[in-house]
Amino acid sequence: MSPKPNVSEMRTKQIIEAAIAVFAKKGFARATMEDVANEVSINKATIYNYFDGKDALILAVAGEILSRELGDLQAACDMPGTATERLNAFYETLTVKEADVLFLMPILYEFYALGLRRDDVRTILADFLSQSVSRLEAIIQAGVEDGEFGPVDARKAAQALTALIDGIVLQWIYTSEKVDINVQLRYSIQFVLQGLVNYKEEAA
Amino acid sequence: MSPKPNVSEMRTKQIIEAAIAVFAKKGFARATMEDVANEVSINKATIYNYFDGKDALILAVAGEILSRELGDLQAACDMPGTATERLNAFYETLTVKEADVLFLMPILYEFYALGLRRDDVRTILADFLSQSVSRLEAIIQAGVEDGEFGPVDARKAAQALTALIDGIVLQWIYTSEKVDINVQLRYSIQFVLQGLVNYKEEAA
Amino acid sequence: MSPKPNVSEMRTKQIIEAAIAVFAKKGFARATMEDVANEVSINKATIYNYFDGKDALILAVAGEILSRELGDLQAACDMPGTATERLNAFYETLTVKEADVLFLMPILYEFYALGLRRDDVRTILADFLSQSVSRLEAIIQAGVEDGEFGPVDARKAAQALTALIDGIVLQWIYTSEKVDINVQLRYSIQFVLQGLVNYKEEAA
Amino acid sequence: MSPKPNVSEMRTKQIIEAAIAVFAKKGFARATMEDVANEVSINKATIYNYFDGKDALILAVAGEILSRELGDLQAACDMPGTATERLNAFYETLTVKEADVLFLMPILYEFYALGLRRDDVRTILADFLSQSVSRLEAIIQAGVEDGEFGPVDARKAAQALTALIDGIVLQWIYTSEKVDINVQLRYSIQFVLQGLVNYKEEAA
DNA sequence: GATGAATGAGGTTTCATTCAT
DNA sequence: TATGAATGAAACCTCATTCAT
Repeated sequence: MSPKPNVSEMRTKQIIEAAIAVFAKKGFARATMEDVANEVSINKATIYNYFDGKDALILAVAGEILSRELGDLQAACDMPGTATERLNAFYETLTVKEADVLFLMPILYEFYALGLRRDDVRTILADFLSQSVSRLEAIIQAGVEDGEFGPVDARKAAQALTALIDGIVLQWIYTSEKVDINVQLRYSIQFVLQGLVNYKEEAA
Repeated sequence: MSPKPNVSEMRTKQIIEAAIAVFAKKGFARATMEDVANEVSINKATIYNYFDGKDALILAVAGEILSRELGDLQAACDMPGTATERLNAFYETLTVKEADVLFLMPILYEFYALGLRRDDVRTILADFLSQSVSRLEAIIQAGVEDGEFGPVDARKAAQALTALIDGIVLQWIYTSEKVDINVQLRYSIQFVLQGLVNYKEEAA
Repeated sequence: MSPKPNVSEMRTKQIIEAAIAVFAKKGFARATMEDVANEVSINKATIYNYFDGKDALILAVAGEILSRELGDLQAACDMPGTATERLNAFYETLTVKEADVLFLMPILYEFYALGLRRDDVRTILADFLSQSVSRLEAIIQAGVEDGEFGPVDARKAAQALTALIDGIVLQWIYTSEKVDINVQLRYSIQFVLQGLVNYKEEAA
Repeated sequence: MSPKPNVSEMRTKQIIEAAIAVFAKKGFARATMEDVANEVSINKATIYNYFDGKDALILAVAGEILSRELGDLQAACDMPGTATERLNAFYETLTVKEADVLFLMPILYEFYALGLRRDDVRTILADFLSQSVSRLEAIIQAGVEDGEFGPVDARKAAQALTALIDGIVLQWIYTSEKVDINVQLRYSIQFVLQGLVNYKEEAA
């Protein structure tokens, strides 16, 4: 792929890490290759030994960030406990890692914008979103099978839950009323969980 | 505001319209002032008679787009009918104007990213989000007062609903499974509406 | 074509002139756009208002130089007098404009090399060479018809004469024995002219 | 010379060979040391064990190519037979090795251009041209002494012949009328040979 | 002798912005 | 108000070259 073979993996990771920091702070367009290089204390040109160019670096950053996010979700999946407990565990990681999440949001939204113009970015994002839903779906499905939830369509419910969380994060970031993210998130999700539990075939 | 006084308003609007088209297609960074000028068939330099520069133009575009979106929501608010009917009416405008929404999403996400770095953009976005919630809150509050919904916290419910819609739009854009946005949207919102109706003080 | 419309022709010519000087001195590769700009005392970026890039500039220079050379040849064609006189007139311009010719040779040879790799350059060169031959052919043909020369194949003879001149210029430039170009040129061409005059169907 | 002593000669030759291929294809400026290295499947840095740098490599390539060309000419000189036969033999090698000649022309013309700017290249080229003429001169002189040719100035005639061949090759490469090089070459040279034979003190 | 890695020094090109007309 | 022309400031990227191993 983008990182060339035969080249130190450590350096590759350093560069990606630096790029994340720089991109988050300045945005893709204003961040320069030199900014990134300075962050690692290497020469600008060295980056080109590891990535084909700025676009490739951006793509690598996208891959890294999204796989991290997925990792958090996967961790929640892998926990023991009831479906409800596992869902709660997941959104709690969000609030616990509040600083990290906030830090990455500018990049994430740029990816969302960029993905609508670059196919390579779009692919990686579509895959990420799809997998996010699948993770939640697995948990919900387990809850349905255990009788913990009503007989909901697990995939649709997972999509709704994913959407809800994404939307809440956006509000959280932009809301001036310094709402406690924890409270709002808990409230909203309970709302849906309650729907899951009480579900009685009413929805389309 | 940004547009200077005493200057043809029509020209100002033309430029904003052109900028929307160009920004949507190329993104803020890659779109050039010349691109915008060409779209209006005027000279690049002329734009500077109407806007202080690219940043000001971007801000003006943000204002325009967001006020349009709010307009749609306001229209739903102003409709006659029950709360449920009005909520349904709103999300149906989304699906009806599908093409427009899709077209503007790249810009919108860039705004979300940009707002985290530019205070003027942030202000306008925060205001937009806050007002979006308020519009929905008004409807929900009416529903609560009419006994159509349970005794929910109307603001929190509105926030949840707003978040849900934003999140679904994201999925819609990126999901490869060519889910019918209509179906998914309807399903998810029913989910919440059902929660509103059956609400019984359980949530935090 | 390359020079954009609506833009001062004088400036375009200035730039080409400057480019000729710079390219001749440094070669295409080592000459920078900034060198050219400095020669005209304008900003580097301004060149891009007149030419699409370095390649386009090189092509424009090729066109300019070759059309000048053709002009010299055409002038000889248009002279009054016998075929022999006109041929003599032509090669005398070479020696008269010795300094100019020497000055342009580095560029010309780079064109010959470049034309083997770039189709646009090749086209312009092939056309130039073909027209050079045609000009001489016209003179020779006139000489044949006037009985001044024997019944030679005018085109082939013109090709031979063109080749001879090109080759002599090369020797002239590189020969260390500071041969008088005038003498050598005269000798060689007389050699061919004599062949033209005495021609008796012997060649293949 | 350029290649450092005490170093595998085979490697040196490999590199020169690779450089010829790469330079011919891309030109001196666009060809990179890495291109050359890749062609030999060695590391870029290794080349610096054999040559002082790119300029030295170019010079070595010049030496190699020119000495090959001279070799062809020398072979014709060394043949048995009359002067005319030997001259014919020489130009026939040109047509026989058509592919090779065509392949090397881009390099050769770049040398001609480069030699006007670099003294080391100029020296090697001047020497080559001078020796080329000398080889032909020897043949012609023999022809004169044998009474095969008229009492021409052998050196001047050799210069004319050399020039003619160089010029024809140029036409050959660039001419769009897909002239058979063989025919044109034969015609032109016969033209001169005929002049040699019939020579009667008429030229300057 | 060979190479993976790094870099310094540009070079081309782009563009927001200015300004005289 | 409109614009043709110009420009300063970068940004991306390339590459010959060096050096420790």
